[in-house]
Amino acid sequence: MAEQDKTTEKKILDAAKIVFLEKGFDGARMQEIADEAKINKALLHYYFRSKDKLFDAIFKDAFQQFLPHIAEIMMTEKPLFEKLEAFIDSYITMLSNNPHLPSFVMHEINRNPERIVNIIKGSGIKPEFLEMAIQKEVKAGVIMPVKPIHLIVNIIAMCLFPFMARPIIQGFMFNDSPEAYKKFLAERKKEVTSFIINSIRKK
Amino acid sequence: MAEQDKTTEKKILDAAKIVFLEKGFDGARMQEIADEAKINKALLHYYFRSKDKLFDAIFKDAFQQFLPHIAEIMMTEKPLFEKLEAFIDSYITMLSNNPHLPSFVMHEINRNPERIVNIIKGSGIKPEFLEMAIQKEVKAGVIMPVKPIHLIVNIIAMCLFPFMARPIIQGFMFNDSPEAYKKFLAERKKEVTSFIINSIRKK
DNA sequence: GTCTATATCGGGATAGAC
DNA sequence: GTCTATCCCGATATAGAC
Repeated sequence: MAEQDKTTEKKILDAAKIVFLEKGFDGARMQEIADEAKINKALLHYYFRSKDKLFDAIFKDAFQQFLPHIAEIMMTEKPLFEKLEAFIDSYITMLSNNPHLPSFVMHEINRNPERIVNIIKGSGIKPEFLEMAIQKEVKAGVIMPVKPIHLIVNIIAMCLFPFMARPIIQGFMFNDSPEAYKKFLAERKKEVTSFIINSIRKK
Repeated sequence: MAEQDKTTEKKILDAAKIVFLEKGFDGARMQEIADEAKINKALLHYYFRSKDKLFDAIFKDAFQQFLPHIAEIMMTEKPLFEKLEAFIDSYITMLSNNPHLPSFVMHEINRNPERIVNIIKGSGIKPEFLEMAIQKEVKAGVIMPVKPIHLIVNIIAMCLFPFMARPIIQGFMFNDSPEAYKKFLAERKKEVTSFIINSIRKK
């Protein structure tokens, strides 16, 4: 859809997402969002009554996108290691297209921790489901006995962290070379997958 | 040292650290820092000419603290797996005492990526050193052939992430129970260490 | 629905007394 | 070195014309 064909509301939401994700709520300016959307400030308030309400719309959406769709992949009938590979691949791909998502969400949930409870409650995700799926594999003897919660946190952490830490990784580890960072990201799907499988595979 | 015995400068720095780490630069208010330090706003500007300069002092300090002192531990003569255990233990302990450090640093380096280059340049840390240390262990046959950079990123990621994601982990995974979250953190040193060693140990 | 102009207020920074 | 009072700008939000 061409830029000028979008509805004004859509233009605002797209612009707000760009600015909020880069600057965070406190750093974002309504003027900058208006400029990005190529409209004027007053229109922002016509469509969304306040900065808060506009932010809520963006955050809710971003958080849903950020939440790993790990459950869906776990539901498929593939063997565990293939599920794992599929999840890591799709999650890192999504983050590559939304590189600011991790640091944005992490910052905002720390700024306002209460907010997320309501959002997640509404999403219908249940943590027990995931835990049980992993426990099942342990009992079946496919993987070593691991505490599910730690395994889940480890997987998510290794996927997210490289995006949040880009300035350090690229600027410090790779002498500020964007190409080296891109190469690193490309390798990562395979590296993370095999790192995890190596760790939990039954010996 | 009792609160009232501290020099004014120290009181300001302590207060600023608390407020900046919780709210970030954009969310922090000079008034709140003054209140926290139990002095008035004008005195802040007397000691540090601007919010920017005060922030710089805090950030530089926080970032140094945040940078894993992984190199020092690698220098010791212990076997690799013991070094690994020692590092994870000391890093998670430090973060437990500074739980806001990870999300603060991550947010601020994304808000202003250029800044960190200068800070790291001045710290004298060299990434090659770490890479070589890991390569040596690979050649010596102690561990599986792994790409050093990915291993390093994985280790740091698994240490930091639980602190940044506390609202999600505690609020969602643990039904908002601080006790369950604390227990989870306590388990984590052992879990992360064995997770890594399991993955890279020569089979 | 979209614009220009303006009200209002919060917050960083400074002046000046003590 | 520490305080009170104040300046002034920038940012959210609204009024009102078209």
